[in-house]
Amino acid sequence: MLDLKFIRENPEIVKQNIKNKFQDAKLPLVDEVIALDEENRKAKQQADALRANRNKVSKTIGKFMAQGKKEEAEAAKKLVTENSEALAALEAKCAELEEKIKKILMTIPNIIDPSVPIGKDDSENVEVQRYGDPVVPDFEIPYHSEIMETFNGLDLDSARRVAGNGFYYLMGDIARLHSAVISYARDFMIDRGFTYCIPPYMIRANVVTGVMSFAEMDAMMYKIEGEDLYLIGTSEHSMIGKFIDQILDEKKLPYTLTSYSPCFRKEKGAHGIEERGVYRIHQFEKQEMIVVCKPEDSMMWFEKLWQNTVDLFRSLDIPVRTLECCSGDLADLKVKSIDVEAWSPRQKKYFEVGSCSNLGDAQARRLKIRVNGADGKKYLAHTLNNTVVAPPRMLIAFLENNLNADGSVNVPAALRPYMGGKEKLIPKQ
RNA sequence: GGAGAAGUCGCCUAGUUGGUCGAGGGCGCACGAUUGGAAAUCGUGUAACCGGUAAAACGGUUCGAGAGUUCGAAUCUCUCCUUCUCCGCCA
Repeated sequence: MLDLKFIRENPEIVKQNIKNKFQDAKLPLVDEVIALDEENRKAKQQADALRANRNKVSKTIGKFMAQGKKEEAEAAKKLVTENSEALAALEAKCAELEEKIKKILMTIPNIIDPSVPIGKDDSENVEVQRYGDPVVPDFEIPYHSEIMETFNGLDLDSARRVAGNGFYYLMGDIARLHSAVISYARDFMIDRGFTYCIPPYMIRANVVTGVMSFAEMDAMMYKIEGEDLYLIGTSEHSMIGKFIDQILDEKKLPYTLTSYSPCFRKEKGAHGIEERGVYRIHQFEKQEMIVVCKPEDSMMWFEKLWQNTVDLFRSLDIPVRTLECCSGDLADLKVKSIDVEAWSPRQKKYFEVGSCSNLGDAQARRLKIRVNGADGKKYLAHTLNNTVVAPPRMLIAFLENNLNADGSVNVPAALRPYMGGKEKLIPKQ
């Protein structure tokens, strides 16, 4: 969501940005919203003048009443009543215009960072750097669900009976591995100075619309029947929502938080729950990191954030690469985004395990997250978020990269304290 | 879930027979005076948002949120949210 004033003053920048994102259908919205704003401001001025008049006359009524001058008071009352219809009409007009303006503002994409590569869709995302050798072993790597099954670690059949497609039971060593990864990731981030946080797993509609676009909301969020509550799709939602309607003290910035939560997603849309196994599912768990900072610091934090994920995966002997999201693939709220992808020796390609985003002031504007500056001026904060680790998808990368020819799985040193000291997991079948 | 009480400008608080209350006092904070410096003291200032302006002036909106009654609402009515107390239920 952009500042209306910014659009008014820089319509060409906004239009070029829309073109850069290959959303040309939205181009007319820019002039449309500027015209609506013009009209709204005029109507508002008229309404304000009428209100000013009403307030003035009302005050004289008070005085007349106090002095016992009933007739004068009655005459003044009539004066006010005459204007009330015109005022009501203007108020209705303003409300309608503002509704339209807001709808358009929610649709116009955020201005992307100049460094974002221009491209139509995810096929034009740009690899930035690889970390670790993408090794292909000389034995065949089974599909991840099959690896899990050799440990009696996955029960999709029961999950389908109980909750349907897109859910899972993790069992035994695999379930323990899942918890270990989350715990390790939590401590990893705490060691890097982040504050650990467990947030609400359900949030209200006004927070939902503050942190994501309508399109995302429809495709992702589960609503609780009969309540104004949605299951979070990621703890980012409740973590950024934590700051709703707050004026933050500049001295306390930045807020660097790492949060754990289960995540619930409808995954409605192109892909659906097509993939076998636990790659794309309705429920998973995630260790997340978020930052709320001064605008001038957000790019510095962006670089630090994705680096954390790379470091974590490297500490678990998983090769990764960073992939920069091109303009067309970037969600409307985002200024810049980088995916961290893990190497899959089975598929011989990288796949997404994390996503780091700089939202600029877009979420802050929607949620009214402001900062009280040293000079007493208030400004909008910048918000960022990034995945630390999100199992069970992450376990796919873990199992494939740490699998031995005999079917056992190495436990990297960093993870052993969380796995009862085990160096290796031995298959049951 | 039931019964009661309450939500005012960063914090505490005054204000509930509707008008001179966008709102008094205290604390805090900022600036100034005093001081060798500090404390103390005294003085001044101190909400947000929108419109407007070169900047002001000025106008509007906001006393938890929303709706209503009224010429006019912090004050009256309704709905919701939050907090506290008691009861019920429950990890």
